[in-house]
Amino acid sequence: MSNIAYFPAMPPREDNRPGKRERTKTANRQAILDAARQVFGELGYDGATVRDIIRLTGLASGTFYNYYKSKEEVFDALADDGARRFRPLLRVEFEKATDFASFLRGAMRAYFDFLAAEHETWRVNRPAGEAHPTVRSTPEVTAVFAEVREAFERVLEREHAPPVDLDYLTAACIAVAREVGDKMLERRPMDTEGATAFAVGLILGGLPALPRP
Amino acid sequence: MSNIAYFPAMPPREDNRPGKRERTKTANRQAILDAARQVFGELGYDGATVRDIIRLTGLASGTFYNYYKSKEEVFDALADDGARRFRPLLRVEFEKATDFASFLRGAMRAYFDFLAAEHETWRVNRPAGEAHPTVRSTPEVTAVFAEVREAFERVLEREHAPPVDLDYLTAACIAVAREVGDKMLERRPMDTEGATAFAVGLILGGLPALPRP
DNA sequence: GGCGTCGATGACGCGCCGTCAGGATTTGAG
DNA sequence: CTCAAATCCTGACGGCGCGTCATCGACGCC
Repeated sequence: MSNIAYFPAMPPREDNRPGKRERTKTANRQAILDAARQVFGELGYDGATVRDIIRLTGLASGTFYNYYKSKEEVFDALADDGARRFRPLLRVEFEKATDFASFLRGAMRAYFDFLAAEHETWRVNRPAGEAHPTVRSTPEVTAVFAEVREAFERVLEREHAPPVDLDYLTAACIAVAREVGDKMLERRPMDTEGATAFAVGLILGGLPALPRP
Repeated sequence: MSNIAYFPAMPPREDNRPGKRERTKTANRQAILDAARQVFGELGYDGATVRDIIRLTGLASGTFYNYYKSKEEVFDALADDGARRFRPLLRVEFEKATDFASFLRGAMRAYFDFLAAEHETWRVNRPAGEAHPTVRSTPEVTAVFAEVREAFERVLEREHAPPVDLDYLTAACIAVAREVGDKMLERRPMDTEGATAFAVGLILGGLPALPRP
């Protein structure tokens, strides 16, 4: 029943793990994020309630608010988490790329693969008619957008491409990635290859036809 | 102060206007929509409350629920309204169009002009950080999407263009229109012409480069 | 073992939600 | 004009989720 007999009092830690305070803190934070992911998955963003998340963690309601101020803040934390995991993948593609075409292809493929993988985790059971939780503009997400823009800028400049409206181009590429990615997720079998070919073809073909500012 | 003296009792209606019941009904419905537009504009979708809308109409809370079941339903009604007004414009462009290029150009221009015009009505004062109310998939909005798809299909077929993945193409075009439109709204002066040139250039240029299924 | 601090707890007050019984107004028939 | 039926407006009400805060238990440190 108890190992107190064998380890009288609390055995001293010899490793340098952080103290219990610190550990329960990260555990709680993680528990909340996990619960939130599940609740948002099952109930959708609008349908979800802070109380639903709290219930699933088993914590007291007050504890939740020690970590996040609101439902939005947890959701943003989840989005941030996704962006934070995607960012390095994007960076790798930038390093690998030799020109705009190869960067775009690599980035698109990376995004669609990422999306397909996340998809398993996320869409537990979306209620009918409810839109996806909109990706909000969290710091990390904004950073990814900015990074795409900067990568575009550098790579286009590097190959002495004629100037384009970078803001529009970035917006358009992200938009295409998002929507085509979305449609891709609905198809069986899921074809990241096909989606990549489509998106890359469209943008690469369109690039020379863009108006020059 | 009163014309009762001149029209003793209530003067009989000779026209065929609908009865008073019917009139207050449409008036109430309109009042709710107007109030909702303003409240969503000022507080954002998340921040808005059914009570806020009700307050602004001066009606009793119960009355609201005679017309709409929830905040979402009013919002959807507003979206539907927009879609319903945009649909004929789209149709006109379809009629006018001689080929895919001219249809796309016409439709894009129509959309950006529409957006710029609506913008005045909508964005009264968006709270910082809040995303646009996501355009949800109301029946009318869905119908517009379907209409775009069908127009694409017909016009491409008419000119014996090689086959493409229509779903992806439609999704991509709408995505580009949305995002570029969004960026356009943030610029001063607002340049619907430039936005149109960009979006049309991208898609028209990309079209021949698309993978053939 | 004793003490100061940190954070977990959950009851509480608040405001919004959606409902419903009652009442006011309109309608149509006589 | 009168009256009853139909309509639908009204606002008070129970319920619930929200965010707070006084309290207390557990951890870290000596």
